[in-house]
Amino acid sequence: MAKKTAPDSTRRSEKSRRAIYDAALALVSEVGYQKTTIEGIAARAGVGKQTIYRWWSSKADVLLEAFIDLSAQAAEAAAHPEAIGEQAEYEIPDTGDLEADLKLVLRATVDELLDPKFEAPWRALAAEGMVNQRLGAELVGKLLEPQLQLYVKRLRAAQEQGAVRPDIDPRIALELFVSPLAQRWLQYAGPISYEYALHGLAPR
Amino acid sequence: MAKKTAPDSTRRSEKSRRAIYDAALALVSEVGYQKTTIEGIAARAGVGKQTIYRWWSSKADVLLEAFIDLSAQAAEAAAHPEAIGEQAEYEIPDTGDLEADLKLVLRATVDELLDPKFEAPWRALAAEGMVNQRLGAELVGKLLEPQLQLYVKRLRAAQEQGAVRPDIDPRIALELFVSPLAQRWLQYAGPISYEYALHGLAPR
Amino acid sequence: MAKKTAPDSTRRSEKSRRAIYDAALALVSEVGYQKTTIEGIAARAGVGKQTIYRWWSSKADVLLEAFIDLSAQAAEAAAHPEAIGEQAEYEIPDTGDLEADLKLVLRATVDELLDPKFEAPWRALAAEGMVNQRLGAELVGKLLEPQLQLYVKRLRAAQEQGAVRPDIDPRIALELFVSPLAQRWLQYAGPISYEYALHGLAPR
Amino acid sequence: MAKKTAPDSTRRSEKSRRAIYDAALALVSEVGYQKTTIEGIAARAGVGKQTIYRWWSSKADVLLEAFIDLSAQAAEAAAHPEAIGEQAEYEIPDTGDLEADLKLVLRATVDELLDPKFEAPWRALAAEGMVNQRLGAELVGKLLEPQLQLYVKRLRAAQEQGAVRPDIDPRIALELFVSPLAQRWLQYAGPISYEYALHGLAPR
DNA sequence: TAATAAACGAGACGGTACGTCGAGTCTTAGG
DNA sequence: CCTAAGACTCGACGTACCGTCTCGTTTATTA
Repeated sequence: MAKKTAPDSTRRSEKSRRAIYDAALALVSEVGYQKTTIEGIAARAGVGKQTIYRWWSSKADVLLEAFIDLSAQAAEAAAHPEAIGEQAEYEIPDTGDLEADLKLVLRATVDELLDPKFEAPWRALAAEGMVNQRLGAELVGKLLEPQLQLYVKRLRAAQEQGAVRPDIDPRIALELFVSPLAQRWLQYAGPISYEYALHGLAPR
Repeated sequence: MAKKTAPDSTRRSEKSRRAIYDAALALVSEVGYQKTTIEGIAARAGVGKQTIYRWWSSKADVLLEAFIDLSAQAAEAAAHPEAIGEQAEYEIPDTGDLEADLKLVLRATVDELLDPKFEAPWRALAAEGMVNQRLGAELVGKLLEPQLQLYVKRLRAAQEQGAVRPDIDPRIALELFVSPLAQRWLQYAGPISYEYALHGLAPR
Repeated sequence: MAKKTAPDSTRRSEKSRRAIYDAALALVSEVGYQKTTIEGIAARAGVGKQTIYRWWSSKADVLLEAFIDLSAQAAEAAAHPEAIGEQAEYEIPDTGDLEADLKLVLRATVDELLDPKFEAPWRALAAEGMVNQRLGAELVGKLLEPQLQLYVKRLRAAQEQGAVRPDIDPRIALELFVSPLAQRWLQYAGPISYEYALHGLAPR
Repeated sequence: MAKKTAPDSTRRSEKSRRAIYDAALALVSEVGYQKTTIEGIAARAGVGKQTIYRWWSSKADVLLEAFIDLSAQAAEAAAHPEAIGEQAEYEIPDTGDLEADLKLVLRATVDELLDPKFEAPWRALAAEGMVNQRLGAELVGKLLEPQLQLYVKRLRAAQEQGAVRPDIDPRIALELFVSPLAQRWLQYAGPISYEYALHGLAPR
C-alpha cells in the first residue's frame, strides 16, 4: 500500500519554507508552544495549511526543522561572521589551556540559552522530546550530539596533552558539567550564571 | 461584583477525587499526556466535567496532584510497609559508609524511574514544567526539592564525619551525580543502568 | 453498535434552532444554495457548528426543516391571520363553483412561487430532492403531498356534486394542471402568469 | 490589458476531450453529482486539471457537454443504427394515427429516462438547472426544446389533418402530457410506467 | 528537418469549507 | 449546593477540492 504518493521535493517552494520557519519561531516566542497552532503558523506565513501538512507531519516537526535551521545560521554566523552562507565547521579552540577554553564555550552556551530568540523554541523542543521519543531522538541526534562531540574532541586532545587523567571517559566527564547546567535551566531550578556553569570544573 | 463564589471544600466528594486521580494516571500511562483529555478523565472517572474544573485549573494541575498523591503513597509504603496511611518520614540511611548509602538510594531512584506506573506521568510533568514556569516551580517545590534535601542532609552529615571535604557545597555536589542521571533518562540519551547512576561517584 | 449516543432533545435550545432556521433561509436567499455553508449558517446564527451537526445531518436537512417551519407559519397566518400559533387546518374553499375555487388557489400558489422569500429555498430543495432520493421523499411527503391532497379532496367533492366526470381519478387530473405549472417554474421554461396557471383548466 | 489569450481550439486534443466526457459521465453515475469533482474527473481521465479548466468553466458545463454528446450519439444510433457518425435528423413518425405515434415516442422517452446510463446525469443536470439559471437555459435550449419541437411539429400536422381541434396551441397541449411524466420522474413521485405516460392522452 | 510555441500531464500553491474533537461555560435534575 | 450529565460557543484539527500557477514533455505546425 502506497503512502499517498510522496510530494515532489524538487518543486518545493523555498519562499514558503522560509516563511513557515520564521512564523513558527516567532509564534512560539510570542505566545508559547501550546498556543502556537498549525493554522496560526500558516496564516502568519501567508501559506495554505496543506503546504505545511505536505512537508511536515506535526507542529513539533516544523519547529524542530525551523530551529535546526536557525541554529545552523547562528553557527555559521559565529564561525565566519564575514561570509554568511558557507558550511560551518566550528570547533572548540585549543589554546592549550583546557579550563579557559571550556569556560569560553560554556559562556557562549549560556548566552544562547538566555537569548530570547532561542529560549522558547529550545524549551518547547526539549519538553516535547521528553514525551515523544522519536522527536527526542532527532533532537539529540541533530542538535545535541554534534555539539557534545565538540567537547569530546577537545577533551580527548587534552588527554593526549596529559592535561586530563587518561582513565576518564570524555563522554561521561562532559556530562558532569553540562548536565547540571541543562537541568537548572530546564527546570528554572536556579540561576544559570557563568559562575554556576563553571562550577562543574572547579573540583578539578 | 460576583466572584463566582469559591467552592466549599468541606463538602467535596472524596470518592470523586480519588476516581479522578486514578483515571488521570491511568490515561496518561495508557495513551500519553497529549491524548489525555479532561473529558476523557471525567468519563473514565464517572464524573462530570464541572467537578474537575471546580477543583483544578488545568489538566497539568490534575496530573500534578494525582502524582503527588501517588508518590506519597509509594513513600509511605516504602517507609512503613506494615502501616499504610501514616505520614511518611523517610530518610537516607546513615550506616557511616557514604558511598554505600548513596548507591542504595540511587538504585531506588532508578527503579522508580523505570517503573511504568511512574514513568509516563513523571515525564509528562517534567516536560510540562519546562514550558510552564508555574507548574515547573510547583513540581520542583513539592516533589523534587524534598527529595534532594534528603541528599543534602546526608552529605552534610558526611562532612561532619570528615568523609567529604568541608569546602564543598552539598547542594552543588549532589547535582553532579543526580543531574546526569536525570538528563539521560529524560532525553532517552542512553541507558540508565545502576552502573551509570554511580559513575558520578566514581571520580572521588 | 450504538450510534454515538443520540442527543437529549428535551434539553435542546429553542433559541438556537430558530436562529439556525432564520440564518439558513436568509443565506439561501442572499447568496444561493451552493454558496450557503454550514459554517456560514452557524456564524450568522451565532451558534457553534457542532450545534448544527448535533441535530441535523446535512445542509439540505437544515434547509428542509427551516422551510417546513416557514411554510407552517405561512399556512397558519393564511388560515387564521388573527390567531398566530394555532394548528392550521387549511382547506380549499367550496363555493360550489369548482373553476373559480381552483383559480383562487392556483393564484395563491403562483404568488408563493414568486415570493422571493420562498423562491430560493424552494428551488434549492426541489433540486436537491431530485438527486437525493431520501430528501426528495421527505420533501414530497411533508410539503407537497399534503398540499395536493387538498386538491384531491376538493375534486372528489366536485365529483359528488356532478361537476366532474365520475370516471376521472382526481389524483391524476390534478397533475394535469399542477405539473405544467411546476415544470415551467422550475425550468425557467416560460412565464408563469396567472393565465398560464389556468390553461390546464381550459380544455374542460 | 492582457485577456489571458483564449486557447487555440484547432490544437485541442480530441483524445482528452473524449476521456473527460467518459470520466464525467461514469463518475456521476457511480458516485453521484455532488461527489464528482473536477480533480476526480481529471484523475480518471488521465488528464491535467488545467486541461479541464482551459475548455470548461465549471463541473456542470463539463457534464452538460458530455451529456449532449451522449445524447447525440444515442440519437444517431436510433436514427441510423447502421451508420454511426452522421448527423441525426430524427422526426416523430407520421402514420396518420396521432395517438399511436405519440405512444411510440413516449415509450422511447420513458425507456431513456429509466436507462441507468442516462438517469444520473440527466437528474443532475435537471437539478443544477433549477438553481443555476444560465445552465438551465442551456439545458432547455440544447436538449429539451429540440425534443419538444418534434412534438409540436407532429401536433401541427395533426391539426392540419383535422385530427386535433384547431384552437389548441400545440406547445401548451404537449406540456399537458409531458410535464406530469417529467414531474413524476424527477420527484420519484410515483411509478412512470408506460401506462402512466399515456394517461395524458386518454381524456381526449 | 529543425525550431518553436501551444496544449498537455502533473502537481504544488493559497485558500475555503468540511466534519470532528476537545476546551471551558452554563443549565438541568437528583440527592 | 455539590454532583453527573450533557448542550452550548468557540477554535483548532487534519482532509478534500477549489481554481491558479508553474514545471517539464509531447505534438504539430511553421521557418
